Amino acid sequence: MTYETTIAPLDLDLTLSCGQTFRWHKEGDSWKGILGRRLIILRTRGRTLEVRSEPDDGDAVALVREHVRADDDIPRIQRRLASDPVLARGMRDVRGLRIVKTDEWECLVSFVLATYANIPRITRMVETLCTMFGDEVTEGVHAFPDIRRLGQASEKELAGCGLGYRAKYVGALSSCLTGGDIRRMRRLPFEDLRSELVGLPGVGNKVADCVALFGFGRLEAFPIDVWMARALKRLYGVGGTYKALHEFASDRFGEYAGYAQEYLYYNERLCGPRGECLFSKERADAVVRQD
DNA sequence: GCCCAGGAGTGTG
DNA sequence: CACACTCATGGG
Repeated sequence: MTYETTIAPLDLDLTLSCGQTFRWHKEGDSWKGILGRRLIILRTRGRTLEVRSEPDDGDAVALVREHVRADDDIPRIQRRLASDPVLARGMRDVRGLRIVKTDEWECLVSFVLATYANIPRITRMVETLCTMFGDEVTEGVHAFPDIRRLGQASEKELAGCGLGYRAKYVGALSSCLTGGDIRRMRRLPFEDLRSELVGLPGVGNKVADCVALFGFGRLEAFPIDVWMARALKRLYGVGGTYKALHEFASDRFGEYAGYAQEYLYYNERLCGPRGECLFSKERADAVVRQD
């Protein structure tokens, strides 16, 4: 059964391949990923989004709409961010890039694994965890293991997944958190959520902001990794500590800082560290520096 | 072989 | 609070 829905603007390539989430891959013109306990297959045909699910599930469309934040008012968000002259130049080219809403636990573990690793390796580590510990939802496809299941894994088993020094963090997280903790954290104000996340093993400022943004859906979060730090220096001439850069971004981008971050991150991955394009390659010579 | 990765923890000044 | 060092490892 193929279900249809409309989410606009939406660019699956931009949204699912830029390091927000690590379990989607493209096969031909379709994107395959796992949401909850379903294999989801997506394909864009004109303005309609085709959704298939294995096993077949009438709620698949709802899962997908939540995952790509279908209710976000992109024109409104872009109008707000267009008050920044740097972003304003090319935002039209990334209208279809949406912030993703992922499962909080999967997001937390994924970004703890993401510390000091590149995206291909993160993808591999996450996939290994799922294969080793996650329930099979359809042939050859495994769900992300829940807290309880991962908590049953021994240190040796985790270390055997090629996680390196991150294995002990995953083990510690699995044993110090419960599903109840996650549900409680959903209701916390942003700063409280952030400080509680920072207190978790393997979670510093950057991971906390990623989990707040992609897991808990807090659009005011602004994660700063090495790419973002480079982008902020290159495009705005600002540097310094995480705290200083974070304050700069919060003042400048406000309640939609997360979208600003994703636009800038995408641009940096595409064009940096020496490139200048903002945002399509054709505009490589059109950047206005702000210093 | 070399460089770097969507960093965090710990110790020190 | 700000820096220096360490942590394991694979992908490009």
